[in-house]
Amino acid sequence: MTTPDEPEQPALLGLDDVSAPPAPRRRARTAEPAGPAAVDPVARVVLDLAPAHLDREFDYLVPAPFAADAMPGVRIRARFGPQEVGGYVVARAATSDHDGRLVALKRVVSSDPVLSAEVLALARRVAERYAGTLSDVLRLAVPPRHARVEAEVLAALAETGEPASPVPPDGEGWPGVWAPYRGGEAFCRRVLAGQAPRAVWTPLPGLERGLEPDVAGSASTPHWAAAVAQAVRAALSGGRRALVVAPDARDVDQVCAALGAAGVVDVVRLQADDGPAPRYRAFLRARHGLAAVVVGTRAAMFAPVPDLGLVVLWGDGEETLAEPHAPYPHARDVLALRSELEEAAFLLGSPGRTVQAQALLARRWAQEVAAPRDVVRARAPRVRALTSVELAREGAGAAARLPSAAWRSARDALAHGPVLVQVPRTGYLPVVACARCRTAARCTHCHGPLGLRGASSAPQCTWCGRLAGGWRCTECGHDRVRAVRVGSERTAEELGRAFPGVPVRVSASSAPGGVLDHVDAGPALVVATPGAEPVADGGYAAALLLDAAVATAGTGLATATDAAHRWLAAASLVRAAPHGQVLLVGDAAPAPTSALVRFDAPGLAERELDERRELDLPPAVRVAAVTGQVDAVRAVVGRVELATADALLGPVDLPDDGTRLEPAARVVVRVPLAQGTELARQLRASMAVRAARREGGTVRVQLDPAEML
DNA sequence: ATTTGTGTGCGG
DNA sequence: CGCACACAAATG
Repeated sequence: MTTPDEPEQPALLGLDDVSAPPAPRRRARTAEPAGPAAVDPVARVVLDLAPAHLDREFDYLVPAPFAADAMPGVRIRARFGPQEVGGYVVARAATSDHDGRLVALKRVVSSDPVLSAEVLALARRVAERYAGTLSDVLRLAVPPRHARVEAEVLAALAETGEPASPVPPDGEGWPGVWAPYRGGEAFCRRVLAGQAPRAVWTPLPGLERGLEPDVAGSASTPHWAAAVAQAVRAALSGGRRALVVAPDARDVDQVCAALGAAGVVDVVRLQADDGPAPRYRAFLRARHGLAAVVVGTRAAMFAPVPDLGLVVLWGDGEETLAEPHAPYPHARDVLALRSELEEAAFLLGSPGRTVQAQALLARRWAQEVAAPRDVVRARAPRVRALTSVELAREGAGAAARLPSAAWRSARDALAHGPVLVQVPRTGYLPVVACARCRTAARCTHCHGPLGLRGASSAPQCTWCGRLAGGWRCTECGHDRVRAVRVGSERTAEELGRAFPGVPVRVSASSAPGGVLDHVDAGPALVVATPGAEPVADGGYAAALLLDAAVATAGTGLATATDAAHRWLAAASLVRAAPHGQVLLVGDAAPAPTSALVRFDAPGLAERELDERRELDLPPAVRVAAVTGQVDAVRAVVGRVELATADALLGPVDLPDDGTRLEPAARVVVRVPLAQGTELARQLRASMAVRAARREGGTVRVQLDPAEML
């Protein structure tokens, strides 16, 4: 142990070679020969290193010129063996436990402490939970530095000074919007009082009116967004800040609009999609408390928000809330951990309900906030499921994609307003098959699936993009194709023919006009893919949910709740009964169908969670998937004590997805929930051994992987 | 990419 | 047995 207070310290610390000229008086950020700092000459740092066994703190010496800048949270660069790597100071200390000589920090990148103590603690917990490394999580949590933006924000900060607390908004508060919910007002009151209540909330369908009658478009504020805004107000009025995470930019827009309508102006939008400079600007503004509310997409889950009083997760069940980069954390888990660590209130809301959200209720971690049945019924549209049984009396037309009963409902509704048509897939005819024998049409070059881009275009490979002119079926030699999936653009074309004279709008990421966020109250057919449904002024007169069988055809565990989520999200944009009507067209699985018809996502989630318990499936158990080359996977799993014979599933060979070079296998380890933390710890340790020994191949560890849930 | 530690081979 | 060189491991 070194003791830098003693006189011969520089020599002991190994600085004898760099301690020649006196330290410059000005604050310096680049290394210049100097002695160590007089006070706390040791900087404890975390470095951006990939190998798992290097996932720990290292001590460096703080040269005197860096003494003031090398504070916890700042970015540094340091020599690590041969290379110079980036990292963060996490603490300053008088002494080090390290036996050897300490190397001096190379550089303090910026004196701005971008990594707050709270985010560091959160990142550590997330790394533990997901058997990942701290540096992987920090890469997700702290966006890349943008020097120009940093200068700009710090200059603004120097002028105004760091705000002590957020500005509480003026005007009316939350009671109106939250009054219909059991526990809704109580939740807001506790948020206001500085407590940390936790709620899983099922929003009422529909739009909020009369918030600010003079503001254009206020009749198209979704109720859920208005409710989120009021919960945020409660936090601000209580002197704390709030963080809202939503699945996509449109939802972020809607939250921001609702916040504006509620008089909350001090808002920062944080979206990785906005690009490096705006993202870093938003990040720094959040970090310095320059906004009362941070609203963003997935990347915002780690946003540093001082005095955090409320975290909101909107749209649980949307796949974009699962981080696709290692260690693959889900926003739901991250925000739940965050609310515990920072003693902030937690509000999860979604038109559907995931079994994971249901599990939060089941273990009494969160309280349910929902409206009584009669209130739901009064606000919900009338929902009918048009299955082939119900349509049997129509005879031959029953199997049609748009049965005449649906056509009649749409025609009647068009007299009163816009009609939403939800189709499960984007594009024109994403996948085609032989018209005679139904064999999937595949590319002759790479065997990728063929699709159609337009009415007159030749089939094209969706992988390599080659055109398959003169295609012939490999099985039967037939030369015609048929659609096996029908996309939004084809639907729009069909509808245009079915309803002459009615404008058809298409909202989908693949559509020429992209995703629309808003349509007016006039009659129109609005064809949209799930998640891309525009809000209609005053609500839709009707919604047709097409190809229902496709939506529930998947084999994934979440197929039923996902389908219910998509349908309920669309149905929530429709006027209340008797003016609004929703038709589910196609033979879908009964459970999600009934969840839609009864407007009861919680009931479906409850039953699904029961089933998962019976079958020992997540979230009733904790699973880890270890993927990679068979030998490497075996080695990693072999060092995990909890991976006993009956906890192990696999290895299973993974089908070649066309992107991997090596054939891969997957092992799943399944343990009781109570052992989840220990499983993650052992996997992490095994991966560290793997890294230290330089075992070959690549191995990926995922806890509760998205595709299994 | 350097440094430090360990192993091996060869000469004494 | 001791030294020099080679290779591997750690890397503050």
